[in-house]
Amino acid sequence: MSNRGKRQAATVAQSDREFVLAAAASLFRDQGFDRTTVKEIAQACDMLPGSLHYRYPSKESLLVDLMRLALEQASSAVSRAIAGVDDPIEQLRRGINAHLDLLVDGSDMVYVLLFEWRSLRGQTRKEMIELRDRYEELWAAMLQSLATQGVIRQDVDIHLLRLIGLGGLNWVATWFDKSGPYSLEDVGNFVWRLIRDAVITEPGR
Amino acid sequence: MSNRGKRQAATVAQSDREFVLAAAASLFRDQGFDRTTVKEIAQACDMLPGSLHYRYPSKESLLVDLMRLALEQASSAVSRAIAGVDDPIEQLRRGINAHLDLLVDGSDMVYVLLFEWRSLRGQTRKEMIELRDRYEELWAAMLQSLATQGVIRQDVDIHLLRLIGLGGLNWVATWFDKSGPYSLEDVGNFVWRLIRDAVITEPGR
DNA sequence: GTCTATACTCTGATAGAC
DNA sequence: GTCTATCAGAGTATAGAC
Repeated sequence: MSNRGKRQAATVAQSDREFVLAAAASLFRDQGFDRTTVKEIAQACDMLPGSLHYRYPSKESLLVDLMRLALEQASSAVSRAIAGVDDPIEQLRRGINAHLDLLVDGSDMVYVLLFEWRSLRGQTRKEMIELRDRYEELWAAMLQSLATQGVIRQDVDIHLLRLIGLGGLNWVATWFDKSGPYSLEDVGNFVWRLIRDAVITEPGR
Repeated sequence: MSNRGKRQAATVAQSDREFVLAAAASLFRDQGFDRTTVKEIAQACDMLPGSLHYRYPSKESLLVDLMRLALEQASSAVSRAIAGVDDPIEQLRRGINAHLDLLVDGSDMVYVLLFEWRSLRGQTRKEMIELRDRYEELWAAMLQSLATQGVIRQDVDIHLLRLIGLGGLNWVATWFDKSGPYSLEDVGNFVWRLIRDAVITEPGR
């Protein structure tokens, strides 16, 4: 692990963590959490199972840490995408495309966060759902802001709009095909246009 | 198994099949396919693992059969919901609510069909995706009919509309809470209104 | 068709040397 | 921190009696 250059200790540890989690995420996305063995994860990191155990006491604890990192990735990616954009409707478009890009193309971890929550049980699952909710709050805030500015029609339930909108986007990860007829941006823009045409208070566009 | 009344042989066999699959579907929905053991499935059917094996040579083959039945359930439920309805927009509303009701409340099998495809690999997964596609064709036909009748705006890609719409609906199963602020019909009607307002050629509604 | 009993495999986790 | 070696448990599937 430490043969990937020497930086400050904390940074190396951080990059090691990300390296392990990225390898695990790729496997989890491909095979699912349950059908992926700790042996495979270790192999993908050029380690042996015993060494992996030094970092994570259990397979589940690794998944939880992975999801934590995924949330950070998603939050910062969307925040970055909308930063500095004034037009609220353009902000929405960029947010949608950022979410989609990250989920389908950018980060296996975000995919795992959204699709592998069923592998956790009890308290751990609760924690993870809280993580997911925290990410969705970012969207809730964005939509709330649009509503406050009067951009979204008053009679639209922005809570449901967020749930349904993100659902439609998340599901894209189950069917999207790079070699298919649509680009990822086609899909994102379609969703954006759908929402725009349905709830925005400017029909004369 | 056969202590549930005697009807015609074929009917009994059929009802046995459905009984076993329903029990398995409930477990799969709750725990996931991988974390459910054949022992548990057998127990839920008042059998022992060996007996279950008489019906299905492997756990995977049971899942495949389950998905096959799920497709039939979904197709016939939606067909029934829209049968005899003339107004195409009302047809859409009923179809949406039927899909939602079946997925969230009605049939564990449909849930499993939609969420447990990742448990299958290789050829089996392909077959199952074909099943899912066949169900979606029902929706494709409905939307195509709306487009042909001129109810849907010409510039709307009905292929994407179907994928995004069903995605939004499917995802509901991951967050819907019976004791939450929305009824299932609230959610279905919201999606319907969203689509109606975005793509239907009668803004003066 | 269902039961009993079991074979065989794999897995997550551990212990302890280096 | 990483390695070697290994354990205890669980899981699917099978064989064969009834």
